[in-house]
Amino acid sequence: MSNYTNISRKISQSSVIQAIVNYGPISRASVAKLTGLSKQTVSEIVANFEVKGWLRAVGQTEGHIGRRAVVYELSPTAALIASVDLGGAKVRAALCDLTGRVLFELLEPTEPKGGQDVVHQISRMIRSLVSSSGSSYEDLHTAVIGVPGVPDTDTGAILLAPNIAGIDQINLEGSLNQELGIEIIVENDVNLSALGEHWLGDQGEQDNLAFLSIGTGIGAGIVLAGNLLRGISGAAGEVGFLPFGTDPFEPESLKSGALERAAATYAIINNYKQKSGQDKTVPGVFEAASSGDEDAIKVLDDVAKNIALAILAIVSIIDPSKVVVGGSIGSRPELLERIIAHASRCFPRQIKIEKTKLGNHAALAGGVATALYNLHLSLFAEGQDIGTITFPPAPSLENFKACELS
Amino acid sequence: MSNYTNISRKISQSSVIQAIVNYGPISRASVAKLTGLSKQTVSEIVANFEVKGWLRAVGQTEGHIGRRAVVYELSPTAALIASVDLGGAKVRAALCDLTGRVLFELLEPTEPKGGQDVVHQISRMIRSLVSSSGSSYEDLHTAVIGVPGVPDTDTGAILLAPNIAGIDQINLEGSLNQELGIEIIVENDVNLSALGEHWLGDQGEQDNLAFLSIGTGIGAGIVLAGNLLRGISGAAGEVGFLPFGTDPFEPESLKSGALERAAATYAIINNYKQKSGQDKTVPGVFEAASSGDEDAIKVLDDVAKNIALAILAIVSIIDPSKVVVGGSIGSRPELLERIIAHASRCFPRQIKIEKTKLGNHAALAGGVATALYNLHLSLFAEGQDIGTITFPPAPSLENFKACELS
DNA sequence: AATAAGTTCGGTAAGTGAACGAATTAAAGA
DNA sequence: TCTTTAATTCGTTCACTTACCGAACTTATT
Repeated sequence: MSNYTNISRKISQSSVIQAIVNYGPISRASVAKLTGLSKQTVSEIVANFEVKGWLRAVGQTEGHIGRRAVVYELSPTAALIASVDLGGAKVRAALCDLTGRVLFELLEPTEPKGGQDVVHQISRMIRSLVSSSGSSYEDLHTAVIGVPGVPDTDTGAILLAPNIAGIDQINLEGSLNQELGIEIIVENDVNLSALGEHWLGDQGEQDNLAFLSIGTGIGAGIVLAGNLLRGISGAAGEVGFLPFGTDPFEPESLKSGALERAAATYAIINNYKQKSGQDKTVPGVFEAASSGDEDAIKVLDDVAKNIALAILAIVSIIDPSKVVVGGSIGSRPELLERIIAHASRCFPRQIKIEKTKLGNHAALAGGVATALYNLHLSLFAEGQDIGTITFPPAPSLENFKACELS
Repeated sequence: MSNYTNISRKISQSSVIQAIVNYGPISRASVAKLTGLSKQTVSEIVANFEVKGWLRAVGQTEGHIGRRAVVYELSPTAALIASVDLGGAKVRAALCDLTGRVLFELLEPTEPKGGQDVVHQISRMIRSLVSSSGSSYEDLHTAVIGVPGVPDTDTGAILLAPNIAGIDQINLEGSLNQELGIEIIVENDVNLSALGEHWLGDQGEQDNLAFLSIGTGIGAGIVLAGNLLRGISGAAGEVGFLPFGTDPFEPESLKSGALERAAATYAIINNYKQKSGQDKTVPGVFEAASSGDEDAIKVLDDVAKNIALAILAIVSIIDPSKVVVGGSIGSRPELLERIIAHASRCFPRQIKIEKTKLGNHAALAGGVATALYNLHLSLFAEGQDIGTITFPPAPSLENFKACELS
C-alpha cells in the first residue's frame, strides 16, 4: 500500500533477479557483490522467491578455496509465455519458458474467414501448445500477438490490415483475453521484429536499431533506448509514405504511399510487366534477374535504389546503430547487396546495413522479448517502473529457427 | 552510501519538490495528498529544504473551512543559472532564477578571433550578468552553452562549426569550467531550440516534437518522450543530408548534403543567380518575391517544396506531435505558408507545422530548461535517475522575448 | 591455517497510521 | 444580531513496521 514499504524492496528484488537472470546459476554472495546489497538482504529475497517457486537452487560451486556456495537460477518452468505471429497467410505460435527458450512451436494457415474465427484459431493453438508441453495451463502468464497492421489501443481493433478479413471489426485483445484468461499484448509485427532483432542481435552493445521490412508493404520498426518508438499516433516507422520512387504529389501516393508504390510486391510485378510485357511473380523476377534478364535487373536495381534512399532518410533522422533489412523481399541477399552499394554512394558516414538474422521468426522472437519484459516487470518489480529493467538476456539464435517450415 | 539509505528519501524529496514546483504555492497537506506521502514525511522534507534555503513559506490559505494552511514555494533566488547561445555572429547570454525567469540578458557580437577568446568572452559576459543582478557569484550553479556545431563529448571540442574560428581546437566545456568554476553543459543549438520550443510550447500535453531549423544550414532537433534524440553517433537530426532537391549521388552532396545544397542560404542565393543572373542576398530574394519577381517566387517555392519533403520524411519516420520550423529562413511566414501547402498535398494525415514561437530565443530557452532539469536532478534527487523527473513548468513566453535586439 | 559462504544480532533510517491539538468557517440557537 | 456549537482541515507527536546494513560468528572447504 504505502509508497515506502514497497519501492525499496522492489528495487532490491528487481536487481537480485536481474543479477540471477543475467549471470546464470550464481551464489547469493556473488549476487550481493554484483548488486551492492548486503548478504543478508540477498539471502532474504532469494528465500522469498524460492518459496514462491520463481528461483531454485541448482547445485554448488566446487574447486574454490572456502566453503562451497549454493547457486541459484530462475526456475524456467515457473511460468510460460506464448508468442504468436499472425500473418495474412500463416499463423505461427511458440510456447516459451521464463528464459525465452522455445518449448514448442506451431504453424498453420490463417483461418480464411478472419474475424472472430482467427481469435478461436489463436486460442486453440495456444491451448494445444500448452497441453503438448505437459504443463498446467495455470502456468501460462502472457501472450503477445504480432499483427500485420496498427492496433487501435482504444477499441482493440487492428487497422490497416487488409490481408485478414474483419480484423478491424473485432476487439482482438479483449476477445483473446476473454477466451484465454491471461494477459494479452497486441503489437505490430514489424515493431516486434525490430525488438526481436535487437534482443537477439546486439542487446547490451547498443540499445538502438531500425528494422526495415519489405514485402507486400514496407514498414519500419525503430528501437530507441531499448524501447519501441511508436510516435504520437502510433504511426512511427510508416516509411511506405516516404517520397521516393514515385511522385509523392500524385493522389495515388496519398493512398498507398509513394515508396510502397515503388518498392513493394505490387511494384515489382507491375514494373516488370511494363518493361517486358510479361507477367511474373516476385520470386520469378528475382530468378530472371539472376539468369541475366536485363529488365528484371533494372527493376530490382530501382527497388534497391529507392530502399537505399529510405535507409538514408532513416539514418539522417534517427542515427541508429544499424539498419536490419527483412521481409519476404528485403531478405533476398542479392537485393541487399545492391541496397548497400547504393547507400554507400549517398551518405558521408558508413551505414551498417544487415540482413535479418531471424528471418520469418523475428516477430515471434520480439513477442517473446516483450512478454518476458512484461512478466519480469510485473512479477519482480510489481509494476513499478524503476527505470533500470532490461530485457532478460536472449537465448541462442538457433532457438528461434528450430521450426524451419518456410 | 548504501543503496537503501538514500534512494527512498530521494524519491520522496523529488516528488515533494515536483509537487511544489508544479502546483505553485501549496500547503504541506496538499503535497501529501498529491504525492501519497504521509503528512509527517512531507513536513519533515519541507523543513529540511526550508533550512537549506531552497523552499520558503509565502503565506497562508484563507476563506476555506478549517485551519489555515501555510503555503510554500521554491525560493527563486536560491540559485542562478546561465544560458548562452553562441552563434557565428552573436553571443546571447541570459541569467535566470530557479523558476526559469530571465533576470538579465546580454547580446554581443561574437569575438572574431574565435577559440580561447570566445571562452573569455562568454565567461566575461556571465560574470557581468551576475554582478548586474546584485547576486553573489556563489549562487550561480550551471551554465548551458548552445553551439552551432556538434560537441565532441571526448575532447570537448566543437566539430562542424565553420563560423567560429578555432572552436574545434579547444576544449570548450573544460575551459569554461576552469574559468567559471561551475558546471558547464555544451549542447548543439538546434537541439536546445527543440527543447526550448517543447518546454514553452506544449509541455505537459505532448512529450514529442521536431524542430527544423533552416538558415545557413539545415538541421533538426528531435524531442521524444521529453528527451533529446541524439543517435548513436550524435548525428540524429542531420536532415541536411536527406536526398531531396539535388542528386544525392553527386559527390558534392556527400560533402554538404543534398537537401542543404537545395534549401539553405547558399542555395537560395545561387539558384536565384542562375535563374535571373542577379546577385541578391536572402532577404533580397524574399523581398523580390513579395513584389512579384517570378524568378524569386520560383526559387522560394522550390525551397518550400524540398522542406515539405523533409518534413514528410521526419513525420513518416518518427511521427511527432508537430514540426516547429525556425532559423533565419525557416521563420519567414511567406515560406511557411508554401511549406504547409506542399506538405498537405503529399501526406495522408494532417501534419501540424508551426512557426517557432520563440524566434531567436529558442536556443536560450532550451538552455534554461536543460540547466533547470539538471539542477533539479542534482539538488533534489541527488543524481539518482528516478525516471519521473520532469522539466519544471515553463514561465511565460514573453519572458524570453524581453530583449528584442535582432 | 586461510578463505569464502552464509547466518545471527543489534542498530539505523525512513515511513506509516492513529490520535490529538490548533485554527478556522458554517450553522444553529438565544 | 450575537454567541455557541459542530464540522473541517492543518499540522504535530507517538508508537510501530519495514528494510537495510555492519560486524561478529558458524560452517565448510582447499
